[in-house]
Formats: sequence, structure tokens, C-alpha cells
Amino acid sequence: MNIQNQIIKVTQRAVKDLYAADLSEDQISLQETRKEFEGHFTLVTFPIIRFSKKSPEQTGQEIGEYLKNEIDSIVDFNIIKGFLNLVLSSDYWFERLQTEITDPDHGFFPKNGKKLMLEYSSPNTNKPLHLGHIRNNLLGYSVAEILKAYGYEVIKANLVNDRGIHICKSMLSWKLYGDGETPESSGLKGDHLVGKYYVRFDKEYKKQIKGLISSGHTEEEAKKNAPLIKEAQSMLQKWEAHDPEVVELWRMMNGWVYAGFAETYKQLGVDFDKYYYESDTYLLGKDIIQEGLESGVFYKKDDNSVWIDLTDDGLDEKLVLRGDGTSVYITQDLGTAQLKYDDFKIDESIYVVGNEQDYHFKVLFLILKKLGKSWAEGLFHLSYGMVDLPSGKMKSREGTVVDADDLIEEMISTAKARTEELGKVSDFSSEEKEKLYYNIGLGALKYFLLKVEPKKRLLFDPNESIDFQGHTGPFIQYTYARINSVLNKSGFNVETIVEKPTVFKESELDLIQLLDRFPEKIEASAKEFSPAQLANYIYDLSKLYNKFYHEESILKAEDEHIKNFRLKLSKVTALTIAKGMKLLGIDVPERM
RNA sequence: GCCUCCAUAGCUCAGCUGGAUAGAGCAACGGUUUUCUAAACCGUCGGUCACAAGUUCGAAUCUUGUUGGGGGUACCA
Repeated sequence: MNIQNQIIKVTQRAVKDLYAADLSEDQISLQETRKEFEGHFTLVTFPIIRFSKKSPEQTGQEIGEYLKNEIDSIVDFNIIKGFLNLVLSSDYWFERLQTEITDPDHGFFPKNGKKLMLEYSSPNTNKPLHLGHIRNNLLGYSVAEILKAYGYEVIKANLVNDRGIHICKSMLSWKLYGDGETPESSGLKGDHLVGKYYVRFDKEYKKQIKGLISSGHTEEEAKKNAPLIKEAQSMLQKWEAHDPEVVELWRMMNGWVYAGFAETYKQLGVDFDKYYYESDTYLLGKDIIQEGLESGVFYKKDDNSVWIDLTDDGLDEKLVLRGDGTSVYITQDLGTAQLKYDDFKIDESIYVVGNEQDYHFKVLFLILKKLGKSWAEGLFHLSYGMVDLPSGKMKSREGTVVDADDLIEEMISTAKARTEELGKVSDFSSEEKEKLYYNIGLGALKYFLLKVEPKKRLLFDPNESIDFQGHTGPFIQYTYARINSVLNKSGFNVETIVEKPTVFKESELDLIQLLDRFPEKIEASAKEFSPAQLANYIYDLSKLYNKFYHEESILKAEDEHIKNFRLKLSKVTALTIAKGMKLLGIDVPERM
């Protein structure tokens, strides 16, 4: 049992003994003592005075004495109004450092026996990835890693949107204007080549619409009847009928895109355990529609379309199958949800998808519950905010997107420029240098995106480069490298016997306390699916370490005991930083 | 129209289940290097927590309303 729980338990007993009242756990408010006061934990006694019928000061005094008598680690306390500040012994904190914090598994939880699928990325195969996808990928990857650390077995899944009218647009456009261009012949990355034809389609299509409007059609008619869109639709029908020529073209172009995506994923350091392809799953879900019709959850309208009435739940009536028997988006998603469960018997299933689809997932999960699926309770939409530019939303067709590959490249070259300016690694081989630039560049990018709460929209200004100083990934990486440098010079290893110093310096004690909270932060990040919580913690830890580093000399400490103690503290800080950053998908360099 | 999310320093963000004088970074200004990596550290400046009412011993945090912005909205995904 940790000290917080112990304090809570004993407080309950104190209130019972002293005031003959039963206090539930959530009636007790225990928090970290604020920096400006003496103590480590603070019990807020305001809620207790209605039982004690005494002043906050006196109540605090009585409970303080009780706690001090009962818990060895509490050596002192002070009271300011309704705040009882508890002071723990230096023995307690040193013990924490020697045991829990030094444990290589500090921060990691035992396996909880639960299996969870986390779907992220899920790109369309008609254009390259952009900054919005980067956020999705980094978020998905990091949440998956955090959940593993929290004890889950995690299956990372990617549901590739590889079919549909938008894919046919690129295909048709390439066929008409491509002149046999390939990634090899053009030197273009496959996904970019395909994206080029997607944009070209839109351009030509708009031209046709304009032409039709000027010859007297309404805009709506023009959009519907333009020859290009007609042709794309007929291509989609051919694809669905397994027309060999269309399928061949589809295979070839998707192959280009996959090769391109694989490169981007590799650069981002994300991976997947299971790929689902919409071309395999788009017909799923129809049996579920049948099932729902039989059980009366769904109903049929005169035109044969199938609906569900969700007005009692504050939502609308929702179409789940078209009148002609073809699927809509949600039909497939119903089927795919079932497939995921059938494949892996997962306890929980998380979808990392932007908040523009909040309504869709609300409906999807509600329908599955109404259908009585036992696993529906374990579904969760991890909804994240859009990445906006100062000019507003990114739009691929208007060319206002921040391309993923370009941005990554830019981050690496900026990292290179900064590093060369500082000139600290001139003795590195060119391979080592490349690796370092990559780590720092990606570290800056990843941290920039992950430090913001997923739910919030994120502003990215392409004209202002992402920082490498202050609250950033490189700052944390630098802290790690700095510690590493000291450790290397010292010859310290984990086995070195460390004795408790007679007095702790303020920054030393602060550091131990903060390190002690690492597991708590992992837990919070896992429960809230929020890498931001962890990211901000690692920053606080790094900042605190730098303060300590600046205030106290390590290698030239007063004596050998203190030196070893500080080395130990440095070592575990470095390990904690590295573990935490790993969960964000960021590597820390040994030198920079 | 209806539903939903958001609003904290000039800018980008923290602020845990309601708790003490609301914190960081960037930007601006000043200081720290014969001493372990200055991608660092220290200081100054900067706030009506959008606005109003309510609940409470106590509200940036909870409730309601108002304003402003994002997203969604019945056969797109």
C-alpha cells in the first residue's frame, strides 16, 4: 500500500475514533503540498469540520497528531487554515529512491489480462499523408504504447480505405492523363504520384462543371452529369464487378501508394500488428442489418431502405442500408466491429479518429448496444481535434495541406542546422550525425504534437518553425544527453552502493518526489488516453533536473557519498526520461 | 434550426476527483560560462481564467444562460 492510501485509511480511522463519524474515501481530499508551504502531502480538513464541530485549525491539529502517531514516515505537520501539511521523513524518501524508483519496471504495470485493439491511421489510398495524419499516427502509436505499459495486450490495427469513388478518381485520371507515368519513371514517391492525379481529376472535373453551367445547366446537374464523374462511377461499378482490367489498375496504383506509406510510417516510427482493407470488409455488415431487422431494432421503409430510430436517445433517425441494398459507411463499420471482435475476442476496441466523426461513432456504438452485442461496452472513440493552419482548415484539393514527408524532411534539416551551429558533435561519423539529426528533428515534431491534449484542436503555423528550445522534445533529449555525459565520466553503475546523505538539498528532494509520481502519470495517461499528460510530466521532470544540475555539483560533490547519491538520482532520472519518451515514440540520444 | 466540442498572459499551451497568492514555454528586457554539455539556469515584464447569474466554507474547474469560434446534421466516407 502506498503512502497516500495509508494516509487516507488512517484519516478515516482518526475521524471515526475522534469524532465518531464514517468518512468515505472520496470525502477525503489529499493532495501534493504546494511548493510555498512546508510538507509533502496536504490533507484538506474543511470537509471534516462538520463532523468534528471544531475549528479547521483544531481539527487539523487533532488529526495531525493522530496521523503522526500512527504512521512512522510522518515526522511533522503544520496547519494553515483548513490545510494540514504533512512532512515525511527523509528516510521515507530515500527508501522510495532505493526501492520503487530504482526498479527497472518503475512506471510499468503488471499484465491485466485484457486484450485491446487500437485502430489508428486508416488512410485513404488516393493521396499522400499530411499533418493531420501525422497527429493521428503519433497519437495512436503513443496511446498504444502507454496502454501496453499499463498492462494491456494491445493490437495496433490499420483499416486501409483502399476502395471507393475517390480511389477511382485517381485511377481514371492517371489512365486519361498519365501517359504511363510510374514512380520509377517520374522519380516521385508512389503516394505522391497517385495524389497528383487525384488533384488533376478535380481540376478537370471542375472545368467540365464550369462548361456545363455556362451551357445552361444548374450547378447540381453539372456536378452530377459531368462526363468525368460518370466515368469514375462506372469504373467503380466495374471494380465491384471484378473487371480484370480495372482491378489490375487498382492493384498497381494501390501498390505504389503502399510503398509510399510504408516509407512515411517508417520515418514516423509507427507500426501495425494487423491490417484490414476496406476492399475486404466493405460488403460486411449486411448480415447484421438482417439480424437487427429480425429483432426489431431496425425497420424498413417503403423504398426498402433500412433505418434505426434513435430519437428516444436524443439522436436522429439513421439510415443503415440503402434502398437498393448497398452499404453506407455505417453498414461496413457495423460489420467491421464484429469482425474485429471475432478475430481477436478483444475486451476493448478503440478508434483513433478525428472529432468530425463524433456523431458517427456515437451512433455506431449505440446501435451495437441496441443489438445486444456483449462487447459493445468496450468500444471507445478516441476523438482528437483537427490540425488547423492560421488560414483555417487544411484542404487537400486547395493545396493548403502540410505534406507529411515535406514536414519530416524539414524538421530533420532544421535539426541539422541547429546542431551544426552548436558544433558539439563534430567527431561523430556521418552515419551517427544523420541518426542524431533524425532523432532530434522527429523528437521536436512528435513532442510538439503530443504535448497538446488530444481533444483540443491544434494550431500549426508553417511560417513559424517548430521550436527546439524551451518546452520541446529537444530540451528533454538534451537533458538526457547531459545526464549521460556526467554518468559516463563518473563510472557509476546501478550496483554502486548508495548511502543516504545527512541532509537533502531542496532540488534533490523535489526530484525524488517527482520521480515517485511516474507510475501515477502513466496510469492517468492510460485512463484518459492522453500522451499529453505524460509529455508534460517528462518536461517537468527535465526542467527540475536542469535546476538541480545547475545548483549542485555532481562529480565534485562534497564527499563520495553525496556524489554517489547524486549520480544515482541522475541515473534514475535519465532512465525515467528515456522510458517516458519511448512511450511517446521519441528516442533519446546519448550525446547531442 | 438542432446536436456537439472549445474559450486561461501578446502567441502556443499546463492547471489531476472543486481547495491555499492561476503556472510553463515563446516573444521582449536584464543577468549567469577558468567548474559535470549555455539546445541550459536565474530574474523582470505580462491575467477581469470570454461574459453573467447560481451551487458551495471555497469555483479557471460544477449548473444554467449569453457571446464568439470549430465540427456534425436524414441514402458521402
